[in-house]
Amino acid sequence: MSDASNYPENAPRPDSARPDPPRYTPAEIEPRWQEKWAANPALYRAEPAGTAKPKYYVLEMLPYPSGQLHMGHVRNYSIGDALARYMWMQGYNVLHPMGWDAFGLPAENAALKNNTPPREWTLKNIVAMKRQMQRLGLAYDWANEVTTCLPDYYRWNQWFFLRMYERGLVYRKQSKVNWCNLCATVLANEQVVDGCCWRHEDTLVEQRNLEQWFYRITAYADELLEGLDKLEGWPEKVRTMQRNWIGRSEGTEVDFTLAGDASEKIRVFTTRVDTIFGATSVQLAPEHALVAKLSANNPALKAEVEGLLEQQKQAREAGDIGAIEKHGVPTGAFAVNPYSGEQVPIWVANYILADYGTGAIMSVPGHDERDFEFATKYGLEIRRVIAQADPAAEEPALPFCNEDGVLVNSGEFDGLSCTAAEKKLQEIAAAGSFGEAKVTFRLKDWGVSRQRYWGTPIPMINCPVDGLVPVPDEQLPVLLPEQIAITQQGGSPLSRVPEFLNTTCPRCGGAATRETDTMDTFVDSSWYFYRYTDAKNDKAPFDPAVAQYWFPIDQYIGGVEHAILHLIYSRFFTKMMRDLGLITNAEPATRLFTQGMVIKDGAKMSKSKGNVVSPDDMVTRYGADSTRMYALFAAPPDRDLDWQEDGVAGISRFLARVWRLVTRFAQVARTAEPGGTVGPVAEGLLRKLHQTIAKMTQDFGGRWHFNTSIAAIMELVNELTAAEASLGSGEVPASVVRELLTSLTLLLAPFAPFLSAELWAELGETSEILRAPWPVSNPELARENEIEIPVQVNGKLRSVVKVHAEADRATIEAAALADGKVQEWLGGKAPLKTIIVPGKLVNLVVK
RNA sequence: GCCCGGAUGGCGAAAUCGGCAGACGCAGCGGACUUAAAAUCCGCAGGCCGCAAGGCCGUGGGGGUUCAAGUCCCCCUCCGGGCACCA
Repeated sequence: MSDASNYPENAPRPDSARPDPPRYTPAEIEPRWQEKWAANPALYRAEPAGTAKPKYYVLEMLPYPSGQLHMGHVRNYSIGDALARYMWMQGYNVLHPMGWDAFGLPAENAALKNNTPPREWTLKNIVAMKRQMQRLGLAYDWANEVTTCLPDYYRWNQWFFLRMYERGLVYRKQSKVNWCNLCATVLANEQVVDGCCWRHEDTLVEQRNLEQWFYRITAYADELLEGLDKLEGWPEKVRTMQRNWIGRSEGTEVDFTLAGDASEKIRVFTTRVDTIFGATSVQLAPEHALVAKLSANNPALKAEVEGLLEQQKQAREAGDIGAIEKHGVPTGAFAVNPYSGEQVPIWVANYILADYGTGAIMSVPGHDERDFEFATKYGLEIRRVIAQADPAAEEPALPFCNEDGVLVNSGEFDGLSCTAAEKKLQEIAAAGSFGEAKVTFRLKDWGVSRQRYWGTPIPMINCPVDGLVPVPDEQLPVLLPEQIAITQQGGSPLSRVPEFLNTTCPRCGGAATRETDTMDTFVDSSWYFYRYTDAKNDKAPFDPAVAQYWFPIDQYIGGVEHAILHLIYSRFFTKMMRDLGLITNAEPATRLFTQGMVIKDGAKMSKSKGNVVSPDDMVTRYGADSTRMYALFAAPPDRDLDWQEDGVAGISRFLARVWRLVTRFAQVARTAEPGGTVGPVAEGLLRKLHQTIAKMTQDFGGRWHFNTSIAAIMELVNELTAAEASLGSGEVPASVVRELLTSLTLLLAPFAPFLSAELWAELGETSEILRAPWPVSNPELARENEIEIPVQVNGKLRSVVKVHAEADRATIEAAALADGKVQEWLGGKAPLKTIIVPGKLVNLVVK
């Protein structure tokens, strides 16, 4: 493991004539501790439930094992590791696990390219990345490592699938799906970004019709939405994104009937049923069932509808449906308004979506922006049916979309408020069986089928006699065959593996075939953090009692890019698992932290831009401690971080100063006798120390602005270095030197684990610093005696006076007025107004 | 279009409750040590004027509140992110 020759900047110079003074050599220190820690994995192991310590579950999002950590990972894990180490030092029973999101397409692509089986490629990458993590000194409990591509994990994906199937939370249907040609598979709605594949930003997603498996996430739509209000430990941004994604909308469904055929109903969804007397047309999505009927004997109409559909499809694929130019065609048919009996024309329009609401709307141009635009374009009637509640007010121009008006031109409903009218119209519709109040969601069920090889096989069997038959639990796991030829052919690769495909029906024993699609890999990451609590369990996904102890996660840390994908699926799984009786918590994590991106030269690091900084390279040159600490120092963790290598060098210099300081006086500290006279220098240093402890403790508990925590340690070290002469001379008693140096080392421990472990031993400590108690700030020692108070004249800083920290107003005022510079600026005049903020400032106002 | 962030020295940033703007670090400049360099240490360092003492200006722009505004209020610009015919 030791590779000192790779650290050129710190390597001893063989050509030196004089012996060099000892130096800080991470190249020597870090591998030594790595080996020590690797030999003692129990160090990072959580204690079982039942310990007297309070529990703390800190979790970082697990990586995809690409083979290389990137700086985003380093930042994410440095934050989590600092927190975990701090909580250990605060006496908590900490669970800090790590694992691998190991299924997924890159393994198949690599297999094609290098002729390496996906499993082999993936496991090799895991070994490499785990080594990188250990090199960084990340304190993970590897005893509960989770690797999602191994059967002992994915069998539980299958087990959950079967439990959900039993409860009607899994179903299969033919549906229009998002298809990425490069992935050669289906994508979930959440995986389509701007009309393109989330993995291939330049590849447009196509719409295809396929038979797919779905998870009924919509069964939890309301709970997923309501739960967000209680997730106060989650960033508001993430909660807003999820709210938008769920897209709950309260409204009314109403049946119009086809003029001339009252049995043909056209159900529309509207959030403004109060405006229904202003409906001057009904608009259908091009794929609406009635459109096919109306155009069956009308080739011209059919062709025009085809055109509209094509426009819609293109706009959707371009991800720019908002910019589509509205087009429509009249069908020639009419619909009957159930409230007024009025007949309005039925149109087909390209801006009506078949998969939202009922795929049909009533068009109210007077009170809806879009309908207004459309009606204006095609000369349809625009009618006012809502007026200002205040009769004296001037009537606003149409379209008037406020909901605080009253109904007009609406027959017997005239004069009702919008809200009252909505309620009444809903009641009438329900009583007449032609409509009802209805809640619609934007959230769709989660399509989990993937036509890929490297994923969890879906545990279903298709029997010519019995139809779809679930694989019985005792036959789990349905193993993924390992020796298969990866080709570029489309379709599910498993369908070309006869040993896998052909099986017997569990019900009738006859010949049958297996489902050959695999599961979306987001299934794997939806519940992995439960498995961490009991990763070796081969009877159940985990022991509910153990999960009960650890859950919910106290702090989850990861990138904001997972705000709606992983984080909504995880919440869904948690609710589903709760309903299975496995857990009692309704949400996976109490607190969520989303760290900013790591950028370089103002741009996201990417191979194509050639601005990628390799963590290994940084560690080789500056050491893991410097790399980690820079990741925390360069910016607050929630903001984007611009990686500047000079900054890493700066941290490295700082750590070298700490190393020199502590090693220089370690002997004094080690042999210190208690007591000694604390003079002004020692008092000053102790004050700074205890102020620093207070600040850091506050930072860990609250804002997590580790950049300022580290700056505070630097200030402390600056003061200690400036007082070096006093540390050695005995002016500062050895007992105080000891307190200063041990506390400094402890404060550094969450950020620079290698150096602090080294210095801890250097100071004669034999315990593990990870379990040493976090220092406690003594307010008596931290208090300032004398402070400087700025004095302003007319709001401008003119002088500074020194007063006792607790000086009262009168004392401060007297000191300010006695100051020579202040007197000059007052010019002999008495202040008209005197503002004194004790401990803060004085402002004297003169004319 | 709507909803969130953000804009502070040459650069990354700090100012946590309206109270000394620029802590801490990077880069830079000057000095010490050295034959020389590296490393290290000491010092300077927002802009403008000034030999200096000192003064004036300064937190994206414009207005306002206040004894006092980076911080609060109103309007605007730019950058980043999310959502967007969702009826």
